[in-house]
Amino acid sequence: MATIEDVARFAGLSRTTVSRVINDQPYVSEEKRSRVEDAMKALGYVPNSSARRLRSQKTETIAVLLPRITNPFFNHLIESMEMKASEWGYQVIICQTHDSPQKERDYLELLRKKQVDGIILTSIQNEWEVIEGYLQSGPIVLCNENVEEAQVPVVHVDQAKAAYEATVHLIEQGASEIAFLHGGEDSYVFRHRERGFLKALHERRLPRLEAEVFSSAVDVESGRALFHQIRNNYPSINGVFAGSDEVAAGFIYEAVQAGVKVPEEISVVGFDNQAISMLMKPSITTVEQPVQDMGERCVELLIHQVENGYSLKREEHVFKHRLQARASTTRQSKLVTL
Amino acid sequence: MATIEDVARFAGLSRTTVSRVINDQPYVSEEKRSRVEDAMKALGYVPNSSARRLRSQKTETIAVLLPRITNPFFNHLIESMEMKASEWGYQVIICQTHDSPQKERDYLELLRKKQVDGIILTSIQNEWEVIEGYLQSGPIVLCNENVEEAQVPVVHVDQAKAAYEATVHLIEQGASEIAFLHGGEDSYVFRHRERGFLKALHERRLPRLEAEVFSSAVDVESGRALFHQIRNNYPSINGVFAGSDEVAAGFIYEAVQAGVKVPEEISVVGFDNQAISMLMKPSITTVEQPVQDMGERCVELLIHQVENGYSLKREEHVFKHRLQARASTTRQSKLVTL
DNA sequence: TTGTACGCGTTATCAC
DNA sequence: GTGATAACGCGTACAA
Repeated sequence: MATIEDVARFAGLSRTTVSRVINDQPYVSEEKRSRVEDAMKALGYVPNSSARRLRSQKTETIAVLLPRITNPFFNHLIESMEMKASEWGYQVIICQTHDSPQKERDYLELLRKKQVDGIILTSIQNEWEVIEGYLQSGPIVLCNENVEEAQVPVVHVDQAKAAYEATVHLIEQGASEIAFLHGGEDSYVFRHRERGFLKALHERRLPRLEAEVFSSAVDVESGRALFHQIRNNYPSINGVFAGSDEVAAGFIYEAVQAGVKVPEEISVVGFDNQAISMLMKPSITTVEQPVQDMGERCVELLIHQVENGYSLKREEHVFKHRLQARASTTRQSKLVTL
Repeated sequence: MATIEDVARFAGLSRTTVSRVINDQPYVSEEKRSRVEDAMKALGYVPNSSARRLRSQKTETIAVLLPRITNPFFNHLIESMEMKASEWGYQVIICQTHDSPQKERDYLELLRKKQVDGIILTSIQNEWEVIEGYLQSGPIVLCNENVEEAQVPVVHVDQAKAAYEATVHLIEQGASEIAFLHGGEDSYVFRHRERGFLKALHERRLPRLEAEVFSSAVDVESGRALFHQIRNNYPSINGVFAGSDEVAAGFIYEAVQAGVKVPEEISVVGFDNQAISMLMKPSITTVEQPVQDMGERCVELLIHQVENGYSLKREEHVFKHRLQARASTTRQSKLVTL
């Protein structure tokens, strides 16, 4: 591969001049400029990214940590992040943790190794203390997960409020005993949603049963399994607040299969307003988040910090969610389909 | 940030010795080794990735080009690729082309800039000639798209055979006029599937109508739109071979909505065996590809070339697909649900 | 307007 | 066993 040195020799000029042309800086005569350009073309010269990185101490690359890319919420997030990053000339490295604290730490190391300029965290597997340590190596933006003590930009919807509204909606549609399905106790999303869920129960004077909270609800399969678990062990449950549309879809699938009527016998709310929630029969009531806007904002915030420096201060960006009522909860079937 | 120089000074040794410890090479006495390790710990030293890259001329990073990450087929592919790459200590840069030839070329430039060691192409927007040029900068593996003249490893299922089988299945289930929905004429996947589709029509002595081929079928929305287009303009069509489960799902959703019976009045086959195909009512007959195996194989092939050198020779890796019959085609409703 | 010379942080080659 | 020293390819004070 041709180096800047080769180009300089070929053009009969110095490396400096070539460098000036590459980064189109002033103080190069038109004549030499085109001589350099010809030389570059002739040799098929392309600046070496590694050398540039070393020299500039910047990588123009960011890493996005997430549990798994197959989850629609996360891949929609990534789609918009990649597009926004690309606008700014940044690359995106995708880091699946599969819920492993170790993998999360491994990927955070990218920041210390200076392999990326910054990191977007969309899920958190380690104590915040641990993550905080990496902040001295570069900026971090929190997306979706809202850690109260985090001194960084935080982008999310009001999960507690969303869960509260979803639960109230279930109650208003006639549910009296409601199950709360979620992915895992150590997630901040869970903590906030649980707060809203319990607030709704409390306000409406519904009893809180320990049995009502079910974890490891992450995908269609777990949704299916949870239907049977609930039906067999807690037959009186007649409402379900699922952590995602996939879980809700799996749950409803098995309900229909078993001849249990949704929403008449059990009503279900999902989360994220993914395609599946509209396509299912019955269609699924769900909470919509402005995923695209959130993804773009995260990237903008991160790149801003990369390019203009960052300080350890909290900065909340709360986006608006919206409850989309559909057939899985609306017992009187007067419903305009979206 | 501490550099290797700092560590050396702190330990009272030379850079060389420190470097030896880092890359655990022999010829370092135990005593100095631990002195170095202590120094590294004390200073919180981490080797700088950019410097390593420049020195070693390797990045341990690969790029995966795809249309959009929100398409389930591609995000499942990426999931397995990322995991396999991670096993080998490689990072994955995600590159969405959104079907733009320009973006594709921009991302291929990563190879010339030496920002990645190799590239996996899962869709192709430029002439092969163009892409071929990048092969002198690093290895490329083709996934899903099978370009006959490509002198690189190629990983795919037999799309022609799959389309043939799907079409024959539609015919055997009673369809006599079949629409073929696809994403775009310039895709190699399309060319192969069309070949299989036409072969089936020909063998079964069905007429081929120009009107039967519909493009721009890429997602749920286009599936919905195509239902109306077909229903209004080609009411005699009673079978549909859709390019993906999302398209099939959108199509079926509108059919059910309009009171058109699936499969009695029109039968539908999807592609990829995504979750949605099982969840829909009726469930969707589809073609399953071993996505995970294919993704892993691609990464292995690419990394092998990165580490052991590559030559411009074709190498086919054909994976087995499988037709999964479900309710959207099976007119006699004797069907074991999966 | 152009060129010289140094340094970014590592690793490999050689001499000791 | 250990340590100078020279690359890797680039950008940029500084000098001219």
